[in-house]
Amino acid sequence: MTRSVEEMDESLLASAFYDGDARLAVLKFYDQKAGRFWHWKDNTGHRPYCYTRLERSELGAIADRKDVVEIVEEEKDDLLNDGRVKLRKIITTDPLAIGGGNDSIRDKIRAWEADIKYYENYAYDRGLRMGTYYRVSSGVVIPVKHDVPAKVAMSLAEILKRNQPEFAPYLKEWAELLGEPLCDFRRVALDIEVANEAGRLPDPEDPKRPVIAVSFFSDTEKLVYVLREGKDTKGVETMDYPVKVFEDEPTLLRAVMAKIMDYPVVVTFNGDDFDLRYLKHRAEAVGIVESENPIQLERVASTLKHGVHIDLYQFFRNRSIQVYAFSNRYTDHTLNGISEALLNRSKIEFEGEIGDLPLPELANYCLNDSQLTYELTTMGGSVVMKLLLVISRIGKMPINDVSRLGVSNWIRSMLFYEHRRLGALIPRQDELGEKGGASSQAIIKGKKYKGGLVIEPKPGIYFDVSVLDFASLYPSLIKVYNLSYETVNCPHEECKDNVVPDTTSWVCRRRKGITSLVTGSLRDLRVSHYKPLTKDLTLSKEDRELYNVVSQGLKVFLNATYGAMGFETFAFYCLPVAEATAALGRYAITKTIGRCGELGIEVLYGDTDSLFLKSPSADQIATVSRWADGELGVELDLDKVYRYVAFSSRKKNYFGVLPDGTVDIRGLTGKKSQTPDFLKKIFYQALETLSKVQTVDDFEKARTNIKGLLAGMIGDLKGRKVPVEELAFNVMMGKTTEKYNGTTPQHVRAAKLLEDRGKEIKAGEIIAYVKTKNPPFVKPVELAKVEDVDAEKYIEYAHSMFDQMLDALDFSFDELMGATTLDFFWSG
DNA sequence: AACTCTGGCCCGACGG
DNA sequence: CCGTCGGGCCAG
Repeated sequence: MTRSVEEMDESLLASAFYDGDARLAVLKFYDQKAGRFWHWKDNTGHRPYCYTRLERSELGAIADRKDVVEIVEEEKDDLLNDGRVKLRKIITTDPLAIGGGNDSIRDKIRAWEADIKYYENYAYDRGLRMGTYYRVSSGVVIPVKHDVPAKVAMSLAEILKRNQPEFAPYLKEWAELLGEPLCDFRRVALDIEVANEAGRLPDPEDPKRPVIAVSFFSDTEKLVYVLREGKDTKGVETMDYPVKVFEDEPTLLRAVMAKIMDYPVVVTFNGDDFDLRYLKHRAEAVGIVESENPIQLERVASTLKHGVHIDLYQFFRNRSIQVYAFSNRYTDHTLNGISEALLNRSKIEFEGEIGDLPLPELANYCLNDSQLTYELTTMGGSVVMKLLLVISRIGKMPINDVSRLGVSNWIRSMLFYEHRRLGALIPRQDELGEKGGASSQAIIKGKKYKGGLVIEPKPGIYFDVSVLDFASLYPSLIKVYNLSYETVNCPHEECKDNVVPDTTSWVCRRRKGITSLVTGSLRDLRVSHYKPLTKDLTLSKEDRELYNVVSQGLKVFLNATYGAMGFETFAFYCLPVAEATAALGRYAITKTIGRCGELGIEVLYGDTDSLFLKSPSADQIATVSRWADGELGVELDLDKVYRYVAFSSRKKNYFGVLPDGTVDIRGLTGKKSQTPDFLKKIFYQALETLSKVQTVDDFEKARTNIKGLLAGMIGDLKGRKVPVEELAFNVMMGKTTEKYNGTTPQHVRAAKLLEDRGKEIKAGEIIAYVKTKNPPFVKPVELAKVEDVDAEKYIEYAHSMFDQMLDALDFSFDELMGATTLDFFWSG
């Protein structure tokens, strides 16, 4: 099978890879059946997994193979060495041949085929031409749809004008891609129930027990399939949704497979590890043949042959999603935990074993789970699906991968795509390693380089405090100071005096770095364009929603780009770049503090990219801001003005009250998720009092109020009036119990007690425990009674918690309670 | 195999 | 009794 090179070029998707003097590209995706190459894959652009290494000596043998269509020489930019290199591109009809065909590559290719089927189904369902959706997902240039009000958001033209010409193509392409409307996905949520084997969880690798219920929930249908197993069917017909009772399991499973096939997207919670895996293996066990089964198992993921499976557990577990997209609104990574936090809804609770539930209750329980799963994807205008799509566009990665992989993989994918577009070589790890390590000493033991600067706060209460903030500081520095793996410590002699302060690294003057261009253009679009658009009330709700999701997506990429540079397994890991970024950050904030001094502005506190200034005039703020823009090249904006701020002597610990009475709390124990609800409640009541303070004189009243509050608290604790649930500390298991060696923290001790009673404790679970008077001094909340509680320990904890707050107000817990009062309580 | 970084606070375990 | 360290959570 021979094809012309022109035809090949159009369908090339893989990329360059080189190893010593044998440099070559491998490519893929000639579809034997269809007799053509897949076009859309060029557009999504990248498939890092296809790389393979071949020595020059092997080329002869390759040329003779029948799957090899042609070997061509091609020139690529070698960014690291600032030159062009020749490499060989092998065009083959069999991608497995060159990759050596190991299992993961085979799996991957199967998965890609599933992707293609999905996109085809999707387009077919909506009556789209094939190309329509490809364009959307691919990053191909599409005109921006919306007129932008110039007053609110900077127009693309304006942004272009303010940037050097190198940024123009990037800005245009991003704007066009990100302005494209977001489509919705037809999808169904699925959940299965399997009877427990005597206290043990069902094992998806060895599915001994039958699947007793499967529920489906979508915008058009909700239904449950249940297995009769000799149970009474009473009540099943009268339920307000269809419940289908099956007499035998194979028929049930076949019906499930058929239903899965009806949808291009299936959503589960933990379907990768459990639901789909169990279904697949159970179907095999009862003799359903492979061709009837749409489920495809991979090493970590479970996928669908015809479509896309999204496992929300994997998605919500992603820390970038948790922190930047959902502002840490959930911490527990269970369906119940996330649903309670985001939907304000819970799983159904029941007593005993799931297998013993009567059919109607079993159906309700099962359907509720898929309903929660479905609603997690529809809440807030389907923000989850939209985020997946936006990240997919920015990262040039299919949504099923986006939902499972971490942010460093998204960035890798995005940067690979940019390299291919430029026709540039992607550097190898060892080449990047030659850039050198860090030259600064980290403050924290065990860290690789020195990070952000935290200013010692001036303890006390200050009225009228302005907070200035560098807008997207690290991405700005990466842009302005041209930071990239190939520009930091570049090979040119004349650049070596362009040193980054506080490091031994220098930066290239000859040309713009690729990560600087990409990150820089994304930053400008977010700060000047998309962020303002989310607040523009003249736009329709849909448009604002689009811009909001785009803005969130950009934020994730921007925030993580710097961090990824210092992450060992990141494809573009380059310590000098991460270090230079942080060093320039310290330089910027230090210089700005110096400038404030010259202008007679008192700096009360600052952390990495923010400065707290004591009653500066509007003029002074404008002066500093203008100076930063001109001198440092970074935007310094007024973020907010506090009515008053209270600092203790602790860094990263303060609270402030805004003019409207809102209280901002940073770092204080009282707001931490592990703090018992009872103490949190008291803490917030105290803050409520403080939020009403308008002037210095008001503090006296606040003090009396808080005193009463704390006396009540101690009384309640001593008098055992607080239910154990409200006294529970909630701490996450970082790993499973047996992996804690050498030390056993309290939450692990509590977790072990639960394990003794046959409960399985997984990493990521939140353990709720109370502190008790007798060994082992902790009890899981389920097992604890009010009498067990060690009230003194709680008072001690409250003591330190409130001192964080009261320190700043210049009174202490002891003082407030009065030594005698406290003595009374101690002995009482 | 793991899935962005460093700085900082607090508690409790552990070892001398 | 005290210093150090592991662990967790948070700020940015």
